Amino acid sequence: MTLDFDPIDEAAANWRGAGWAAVDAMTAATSITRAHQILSGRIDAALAPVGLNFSRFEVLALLSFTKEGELPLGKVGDRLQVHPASVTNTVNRLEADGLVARKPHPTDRRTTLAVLTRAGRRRVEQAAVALAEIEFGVAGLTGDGRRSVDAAILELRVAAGDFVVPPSQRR
Amino acid sequence: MTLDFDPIDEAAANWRGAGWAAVDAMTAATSITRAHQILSGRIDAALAPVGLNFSRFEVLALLSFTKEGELPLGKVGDRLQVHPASVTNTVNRLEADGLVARKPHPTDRRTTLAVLTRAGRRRVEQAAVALAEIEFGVAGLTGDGRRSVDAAILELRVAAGDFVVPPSQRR
DNA sequence: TCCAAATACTTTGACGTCCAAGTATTTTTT
DNA sequence: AAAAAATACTTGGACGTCAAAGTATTTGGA
Repeated sequence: MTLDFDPIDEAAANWRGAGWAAVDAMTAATSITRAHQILSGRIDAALAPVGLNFSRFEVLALLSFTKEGELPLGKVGDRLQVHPASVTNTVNRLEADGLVARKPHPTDRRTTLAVLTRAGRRRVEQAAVALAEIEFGVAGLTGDGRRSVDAAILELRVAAGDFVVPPSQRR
Repeated sequence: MTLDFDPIDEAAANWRGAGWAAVDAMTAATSITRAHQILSGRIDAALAPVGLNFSRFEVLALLSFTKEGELPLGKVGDRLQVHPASVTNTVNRLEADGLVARKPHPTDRRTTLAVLTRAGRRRVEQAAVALAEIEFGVAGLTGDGRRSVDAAILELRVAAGDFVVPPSQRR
């Protein structure tokens, strides 16, 4: 059921017709929403055969980059910008699948560490290959397109307070 | 808990360090994912006081653009690119809130029409104002940024087969 | 005409996300 | 040193999304 017109263009025309404001903001927001929908569909499809979804993959990847392959759950949430409850849920699933284990923090008993298991490390490698094969779902975006998306979204992320650019390295 | 470094840059460095492929594709995908997260948070926050979320708003807006304020559920799904089950669910909620009514199709008894109620029309106007006020969450994106995002994502959408560009109007 | 295939929607179930509240354990105040 | 506040995680509940299966109806051949 492929449309023969651009639904976002169509929406913009409708908004203008209704006299609604901020049409260009609307199209940008809708574009990003749709892009996300496309990417997440492709990514989850690529990860399914490996037995992961994107959130679980992200946690494994993050752990795999640490020296010891472990991190407090709170840090995981901070880095991946997801709600603590989602971390709990994701780690539960990874633990059930034997890809991660929970371990008490050596000095702070409030804290729980997620530790990558041997199986988890193998799995994340497979997943990285699978994702590289589909170019993370962005096949269709040229090099220029990727760079301009990155640059534009960087503005948005900074404006949203995702992180503070140290004065020394403003671009 | 604002970070003092760009988590996406950091991730890219880690990926390179691990020898994983398609790093630029990864950053583009991650940027888009994060942008979506930011937008949808802002948008849902702006719509909550109006008693809507984005999906429900989209359905109301779509109906409001039609001549009669009604559309078969299937068309709604096609236009908004969402699963039929999600349409059913969304319309259930809108119906419970009195913003939309279901009506049988005059000639095809398989089909159900969603009809905008008077309250629904009022509501969607309020929501449009609320969204314009926050610029659909893209505050932080300049005009250039918005245009380059739109253009880049257009490539992606076309490549994904969202719609077919008629030969007459290729850009 | 009749039956198989397609279409339209709903239902059920597996997941995922977030918020709010609850428990346990530090850390900070006073 | 005791009380108050902050931190870290888990639980339970409200929603949302999609896939798969089920029901009803229409369409398209044989």
